[in-house]
Amino acid sequence: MHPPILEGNLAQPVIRRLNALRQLSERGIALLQQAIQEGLHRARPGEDLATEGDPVESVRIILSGWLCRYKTLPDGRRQIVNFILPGDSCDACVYLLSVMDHSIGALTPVTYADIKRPAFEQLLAGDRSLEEALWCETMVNSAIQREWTVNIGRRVALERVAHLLCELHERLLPVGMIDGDSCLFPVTQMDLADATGLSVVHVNRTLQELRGAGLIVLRDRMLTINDLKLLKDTALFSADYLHTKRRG
Amino acid sequence: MHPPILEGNLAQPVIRRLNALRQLSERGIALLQQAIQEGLHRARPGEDLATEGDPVESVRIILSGWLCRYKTLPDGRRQIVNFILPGDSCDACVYLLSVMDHSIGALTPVTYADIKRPAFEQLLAGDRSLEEALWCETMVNSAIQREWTVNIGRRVALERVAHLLCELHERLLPVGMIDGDSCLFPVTQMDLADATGLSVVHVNRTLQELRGAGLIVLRDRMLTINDLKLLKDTALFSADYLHTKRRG
DNA sequence: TACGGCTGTTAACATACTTGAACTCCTCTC
DNA sequence: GAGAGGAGTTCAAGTATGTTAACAGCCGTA
Repeated sequence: MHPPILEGNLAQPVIRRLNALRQLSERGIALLQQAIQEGLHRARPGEDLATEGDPVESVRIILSGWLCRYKTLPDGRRQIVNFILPGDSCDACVYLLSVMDHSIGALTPVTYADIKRPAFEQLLAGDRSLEEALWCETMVNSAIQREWTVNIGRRVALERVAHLLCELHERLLPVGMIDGDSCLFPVTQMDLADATGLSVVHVNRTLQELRGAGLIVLRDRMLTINDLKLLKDTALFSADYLHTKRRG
Repeated sequence: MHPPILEGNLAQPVIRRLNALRQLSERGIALLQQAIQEGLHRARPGEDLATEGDPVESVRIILSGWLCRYKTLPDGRRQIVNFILPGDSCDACVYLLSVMDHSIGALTPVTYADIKRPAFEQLLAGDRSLEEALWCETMVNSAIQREWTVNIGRRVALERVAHLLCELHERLLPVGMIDGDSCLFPVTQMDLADATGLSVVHVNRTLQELRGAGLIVLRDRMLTINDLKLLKDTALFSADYLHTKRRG
């Protein structure tokens, strides 16, 4: 079935992600790595890791790949409410709510650690810095969600798409997934539409406009940001809401 | 200045709110009441309890009055990202993020308890049920924020406004602020516009439509829902995301 | 009692965005 | 190697929503 999972530095993105929020202790890192080794899983593109209505029994930590949280209306309209990137957790504590109120779908092949509730609680109890970092991540997710509300509610299409690109860029940075000014970008225009509350056609137009202005190149699942400063300006983007300790 | 604050059943809405998420223990309720007594404050309509960029040092629990969280863009566009109702807390744990990424403004006169970080941590440590209930509330807030993203991103104006009314109704219910099928509704059409991502004029048109269909009466800060079932249908509303234990 | 400011209402007009459809280019599969 | 399906692109036409403006009612205040 699946090829064996290489164990090398699988936990690297998670550690980098959490370290950007709270300095992890040696002990915390060790505990985290151990918990991850014990619950490795994979998912394929298009597969749902969780579906609205499912009971919640475990926490998932994403080691590689992209996912999205989404909800659908009865008539099929879909809204992506967030992207989940390598190093992110699927709600450190969502199990406090016994049932999923949204679905989680894989956009690419995904490697993740599935940690059952008791093991996760032990993990939190085992190291203070780890506990704080994970709560912190949950809080940042709320902040991101608020910013999405602003983005969709009050920005016009061009600003809106630009803002999303800026956010993803900023989130990929600390986990080391930006190479120069480029990164893998496995998001279809339809996904972009569902994430920005626009139609596919209009997302296409908007991307053309960003390309035409020389701000970005987006081709073959590869995004290059030619002028980050200008892109942030057109997006009215400020990274404050990501609460990430600045590098350097 | 302010009239003295009557201490009678001030904590009542908070207790009811938290009880709807997790059954509070006797001890938890006692601790909560004590903490609230010790930090009573008031705010006036239009006043900001917190401003984007402020350091976060305490948790606030709302005893009476309505508030909203909002963010503004550099050019003045404003988006309300959530309403805060009696019994709600202002982010039990937002202090994990040292700086506010949004503002909190009072829509009406407000009574609240301001609990400093050390006192709050003691409170959480003092009772397990209380701790869980407060975390739970934080998680529900995230869920609400996700639903707002869907609402603004994928529902048309009529559905969108109807959905907001349904949510507020549903949230006011467990704290005992619905009288028959009516409630106080101290939200201007401009606030509604900023909450739904619409213009004031279009909110007005939409309200007329809801009135015309006989679904609601909204006059003099008083909202009456004539046909809740139909309102929910037109809003495509399902209360699942509020994760509230159902009465009866 | 007059005034200014806030809120709600309505109208006319402008436009950003949606819808539906057609076409291309891929890639996958049989 | 033909066919099907997913993704991107473009066009034309339609509409939901925004903008600007004017006015009315209400309230507090000078």
